[in-house]
Amino acid sequence: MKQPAICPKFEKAISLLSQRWTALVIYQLLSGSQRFSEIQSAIGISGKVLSERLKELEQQEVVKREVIPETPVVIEYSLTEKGKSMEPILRTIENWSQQWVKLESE
Amino acid sequence: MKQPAICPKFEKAISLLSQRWTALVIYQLLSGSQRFSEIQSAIGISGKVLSERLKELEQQEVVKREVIPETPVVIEYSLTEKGKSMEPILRTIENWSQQWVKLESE
DNA sequence: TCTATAACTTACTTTATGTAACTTAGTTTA
DNA sequence: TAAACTAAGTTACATAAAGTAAGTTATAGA
Repeated sequence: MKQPAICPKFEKAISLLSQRWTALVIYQLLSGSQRFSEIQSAIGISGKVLSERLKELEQQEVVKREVIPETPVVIEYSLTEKGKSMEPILRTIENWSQQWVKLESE
Repeated sequence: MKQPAICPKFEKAISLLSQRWTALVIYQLLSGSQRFSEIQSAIGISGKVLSERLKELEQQEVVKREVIPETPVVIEYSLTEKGKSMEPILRTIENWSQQWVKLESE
């Protein structure tokens, strides 16, 4: 009765994407590089968790961080190639949601 | 500086999929209807959380529950049409993971 | 010197998840 | 007939993750 184990690469992808906020952060960055505070207000995430997520995403090489020496200093976050390659995932979810998700208000 | 709000249907889809275990449960059911204990051992989720997730997924009409009066009674879970329509999402993640995810062991 | 700003960080509270033992109902087994 | 077994949960308790709001750091302008 042993079942084939779930592919570890798939599992790793799922565990990344199914952390709260991660998918929304990536989705948000699909529209171009943005600053910490922009991402924060766009998706309504707390500074604490956004900071954690961005570090993890940097470490996974999904997001890159760039310091811009303005005044006060500004930090720009953008997607790497790996990050951009996730666009089809987000678009597939987007399409599905338009077809299948019902809101309370409907 | 107001940004366009994120589409509420998309947000709802994301909040469903980014709950821990939800995507894996759906993925598991893509290979056919299964019993509580099969899902549990296949993906390594605790009975408590699996029970919570299955209730939510039933409520969202993604999963359906069927009582089979064997002995002892068996409960079969399977995907509804809405659930099956999520297959492209999982396959897109699966494909991406094969191309981009690196494991520790590599 | 005082105030302002962006990007965090910290301390503390609330919520979610994990673990393991327990429940229920019908069924064998001793 | 009573003890034991099974599937599918549920409960109580412990740990981890997320939310909130105040605080920190560095630079600069009033």
